[in-house]
Amino acid sequence: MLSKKTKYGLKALTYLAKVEGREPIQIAEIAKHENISQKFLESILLTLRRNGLLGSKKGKGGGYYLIKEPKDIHMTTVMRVLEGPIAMVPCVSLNFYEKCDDCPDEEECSVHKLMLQVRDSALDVYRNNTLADLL
Amino acid sequence: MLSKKTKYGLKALTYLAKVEGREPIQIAEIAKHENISQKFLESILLTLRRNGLLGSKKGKGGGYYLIKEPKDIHMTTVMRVLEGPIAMVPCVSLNFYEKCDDCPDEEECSVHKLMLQVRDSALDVYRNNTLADLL
DNA sequence: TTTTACCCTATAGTTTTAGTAGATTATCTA
DNA sequence: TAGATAATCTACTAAAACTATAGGGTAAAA
Repeated sequence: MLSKKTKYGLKALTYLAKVEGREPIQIAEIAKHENISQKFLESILLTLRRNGLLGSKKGKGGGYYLIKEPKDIHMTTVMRVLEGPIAMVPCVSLNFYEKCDDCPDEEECSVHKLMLQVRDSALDVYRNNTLADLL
Repeated sequence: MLSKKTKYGLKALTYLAKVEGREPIQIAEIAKHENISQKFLESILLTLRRNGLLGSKKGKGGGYYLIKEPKDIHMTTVMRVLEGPIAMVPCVSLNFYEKCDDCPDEEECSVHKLMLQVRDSALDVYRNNTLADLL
């Protein structure tokens, strides 16, 4: 299941990408427009900013804005920042690899074998989609 | 994240598929061999049986066994039984469709657009893998 | 009467999805 | 320049849902 955090984060990014210029948009506006709890969205936008996907400006006329062009924001990045590993098991994760504590031999593991394929196919989708492709 | 339920279920199915004949194998044997909590595995095997993937026999010499050939057990079925919907959001699910309560227009939704692709790619993998392919 | 699956319940732990309260910073206005 | 206002930022809390497991008893087959 996709977490609401990721869902809302994606919607917010899309909303910002649709904005004409790159002037700051307030949290409240995004929240209202996308039917998102404002406080929840606040924390989501914060992590997007901390991970270099958004810029922010405080005070009057402040808000959040994209710091890259939509076509340069890849879904691999967005998904990893919001949802975490793309792989469904750590033992097939590229960026978050971890050995299973059960499972003596990865090569022999049927779960490993299957999830490797799933990861690759998901990765393929995320690599071929930028924010611009979702507009 | 893949739940341990699914992971253990897959491992158990694989174990049963590797067995020579189709004689019943006891829960305890599978649990021990695959490093799984026996009680947890018990409930997993039960749902697999209830969903037509396994047969069982009580009493001495009892246990669980496959009721189909591994090549006839598709990963789509296994995943749906154990993990639930293959889609990451209900609004792109084939078997568990549900409308999002936010989101006025599915066609316009960026999340929908992306997750549709992810679902299709995952489905592609699951459709092309049977239990026999994982051995 | 032993051996096994079956069934029900409880529970600790974690994750998710928020809500609350206030601090901080930038801008505008008098 | 002072203060009001508008916004992000930060930290803490909490309800709800889900996950993974344990315990104990029942039913059926040999």
